Amino acid sequence: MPVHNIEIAQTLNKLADLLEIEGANVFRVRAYRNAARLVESLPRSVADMVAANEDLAELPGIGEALALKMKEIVETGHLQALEKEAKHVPETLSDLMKIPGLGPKRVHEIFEKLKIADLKGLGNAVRTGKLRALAGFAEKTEHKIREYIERKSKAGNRVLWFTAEQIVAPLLKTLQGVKGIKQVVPAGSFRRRLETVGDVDILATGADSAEIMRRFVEYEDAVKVLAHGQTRSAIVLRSGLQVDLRVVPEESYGATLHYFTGSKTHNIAIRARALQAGLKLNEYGVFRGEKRIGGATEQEIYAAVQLPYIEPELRESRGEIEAAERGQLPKLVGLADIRGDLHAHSRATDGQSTIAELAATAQKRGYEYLAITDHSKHLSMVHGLNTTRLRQQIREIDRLNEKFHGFRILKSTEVDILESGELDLSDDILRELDLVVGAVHHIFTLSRAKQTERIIRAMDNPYFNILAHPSGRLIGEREAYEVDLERLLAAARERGCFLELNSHPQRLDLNDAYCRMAKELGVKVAIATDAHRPADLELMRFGIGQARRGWLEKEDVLNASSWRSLQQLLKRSR
DNA sequence: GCCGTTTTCGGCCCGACTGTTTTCAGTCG
Repeated sequence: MPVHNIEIAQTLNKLADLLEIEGANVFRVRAYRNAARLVESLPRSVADMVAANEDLAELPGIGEALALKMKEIVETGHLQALEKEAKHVPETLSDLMKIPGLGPKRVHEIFEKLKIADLKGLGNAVRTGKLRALAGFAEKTEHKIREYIERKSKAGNRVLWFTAEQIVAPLLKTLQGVKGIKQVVPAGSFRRRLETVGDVDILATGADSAEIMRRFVEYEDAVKVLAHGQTRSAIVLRSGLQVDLRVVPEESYGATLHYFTGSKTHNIAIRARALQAGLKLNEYGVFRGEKRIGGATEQEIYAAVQLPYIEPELRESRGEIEAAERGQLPKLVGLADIRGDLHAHSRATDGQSTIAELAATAQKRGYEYLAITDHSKHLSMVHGLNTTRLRQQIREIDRLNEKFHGFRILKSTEVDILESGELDLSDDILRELDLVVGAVHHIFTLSRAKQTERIIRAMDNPYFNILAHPSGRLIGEREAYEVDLERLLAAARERGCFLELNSHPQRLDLNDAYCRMAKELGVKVAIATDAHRPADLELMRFGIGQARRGWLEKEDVLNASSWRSLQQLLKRSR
């Protein structure tokens, strides 16, 4: 089974962690991390590239040494350099590095002084007060560690939807290759596009169920077979993700798909409706008495209970059945509705490509516009733009725009919202831009009231248009900062501002509930990728998935507007 | 580790914040 890009990235990151804990050259460590990031966001599979005999060293930031290591991971599933390193410092130390506030130095200290190498041991050390005895460790650090461990245990083994997709895609492809197979489709929370997925249910129909099952349990990526039957089998993949496969007769396909897509509460409500209509609904079909009256498609299920088809993303028992009864189901936004991207970084700050490259890719996607939103000067670590450099960029964009036809690069910024709520750039320069995106990048720890005030103050600036990644969360890693999003939405409506739905799979910020609140309040949402390289423009589909869970329609999405109407919407004082 | 119109050595992003301290190391982005 080909090794997934994400596994290569994890291996390289782990090696970087261990080297860093050992105090290796920081630039060497950075080279590994850069490589990991590159691999993670690569649109192609490294395994495919190796199979095609392509030279990995031609990738930016990859030299001979890293190319060899990546090839080794692809071909053997292991990395000797990592195993060698693990002899000096235990691999599990890399888990400790993920705790906010713990870096290589402190993890090293914990290992050296307390001989602790994993999360469990660290948790014990916190409880018994051993950690506190170490110089440089006190109350706050303890608290952070406790919080992290608690969150971890609650989250269980869930992986990002994005990660699940990468892991499951080749399995689906394998199954599609089985002779006589008709349909193969993932159900469950994966189909409903939840942000994270605990396990994956796959549904298949086909002539030879035994053969489908055989291929499934013999899948190269499976490390464990939990069950192997005619209709149901279950395996655990190398990544730890559990996958269930059900093979059903074609006449039951719709009923089973509906049943296994869930959510549970949605299913219960639909079954109750069936009961009221004198029908019985189960995973095999819809029945009146003994007679099957439907179940081959999901449409038949909904038709049997006199409802229009309800999209999987809506099936959460959040009013979708009532809306369906009233004929008021949203016509969910799709990727094809998107006319442009409103958040992207160029090489001028922390992006990796030129404005022209980003723009060319955006145009190829069929977009009408792309906003270049490089960071502002306060983010000095990424060489944020000051007025002079932003003005140069404005001129560069003006020149570039002359070369594009039917496409427009928008002059913009992702300006830092300072602690006071003031923006990091003066009105004099903001005035010259097509739109202004604002974001909080530091001081996450203000009280809820103060953080909310800070952002509303930023929106008071007449040039402010879009609040980027409004909650600041990183799924599974960093909680959202304390902020009253409902008040922010109300403030945005009053001022003619908008909120972003950041499409990065680890952000998906706004979440579905606030997307829906935005819609109800009449605040349009900008679904944007925060691209740092042309390939990142593809991340749009993850934002679309989240938007659909938030009931958003084309009309609710700022960048589903043509440039002409977008221009009107962005007019506050310009 | 990578990279190169300063090209095979010697740079490589670095300032702000946090939590711990009594002046700063470590972490973050």
